[in-house]
Amino acid sequence: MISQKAKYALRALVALAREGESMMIGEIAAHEKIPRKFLEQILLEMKRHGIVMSRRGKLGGYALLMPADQITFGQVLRILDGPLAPLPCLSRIAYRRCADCRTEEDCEIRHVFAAVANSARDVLDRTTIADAIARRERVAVGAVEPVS
Amino acid sequence: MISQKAKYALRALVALAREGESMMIGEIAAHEKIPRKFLEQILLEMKRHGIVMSRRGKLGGYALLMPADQITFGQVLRILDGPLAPLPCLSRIAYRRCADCRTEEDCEIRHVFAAVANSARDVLDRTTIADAIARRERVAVGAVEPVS
DNA sequence: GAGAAACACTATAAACTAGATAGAGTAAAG
DNA sequence: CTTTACTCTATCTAGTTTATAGTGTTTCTC
Repeated sequence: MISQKAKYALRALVALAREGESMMIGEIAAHEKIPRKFLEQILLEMKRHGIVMSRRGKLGGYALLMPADQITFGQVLRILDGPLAPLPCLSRIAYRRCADCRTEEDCEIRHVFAAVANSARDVLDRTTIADAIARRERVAVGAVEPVS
Repeated sequence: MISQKAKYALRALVALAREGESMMIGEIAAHEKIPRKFLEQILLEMKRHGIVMSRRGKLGGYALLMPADQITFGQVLRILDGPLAPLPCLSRIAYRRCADCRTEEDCEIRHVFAAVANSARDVLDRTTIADAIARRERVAVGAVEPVS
């Protein structure tokens, strides 16, 4: 399960991308039904990572700093929820050996989850905010086709 | 990230499948470096779900009740970690509408994560304990091929 | 430059969850 | 009838998630 935080962030980014111009936190919060003060923290974090920019004072607000077709879901999730990988020993951004794992290469569990992690990354690192807005059906061109 | 609990469960099942016959909790715990009392709870839960069986008293222990090639990773994860789906509104076993979501069909976030969920399920519901033991490389025949 | 509007920052809180640990209870073997 | 090993329930602790509160700082307008 992804966190509320990440979900809020993605929704806020979609809103900003849709709007095309600067929006005040209050506007976004109201429109997307996000607790306002919580959204402040989230947007601040996104700002620190160069995804959005802000302007203070009257006429202030937030706007995308990166173009919507360059902000991937993976990027946002990694910022707010940490590694995408289902096991620490499979994470690219925060690798940690499993304390109790004998040998990593022989770990049966690891091999299976590596496949899961790869296919998740395949979707999340290709799909951008712009994609999410533009296409309702086909997500992440060339990526895995949903099965059942 | 999957929970320790699920990881322990999968490792224990692999151990049982490898062994082929009944094993005592203490054996499994020692061999797989799993806290013994914690493993008790896990195996008990697996027993309630008909995956393993147990025998008490001297000569007691646990053994697989289902054949190893019929126990899927998805099944185990759902028992111990709950839904595989990254959003409640995408879960098959525990669907819940997102409280703050306007219309489900138009939710941009949902569409993206549906693709992720499907590809994860595609691997996890096809890969069995037997698969994990047998093949180190090719996981879940016919499933998604790892990309990068 | 005063005042108001809006973001910036830090601290705190409430609720929940993960990961274990403890201990009394029950069944089976010999 | 004692030992061994699983069964069950309760509890604990630390950490995380999801906020909320309040003060500070920037900028616009008049």
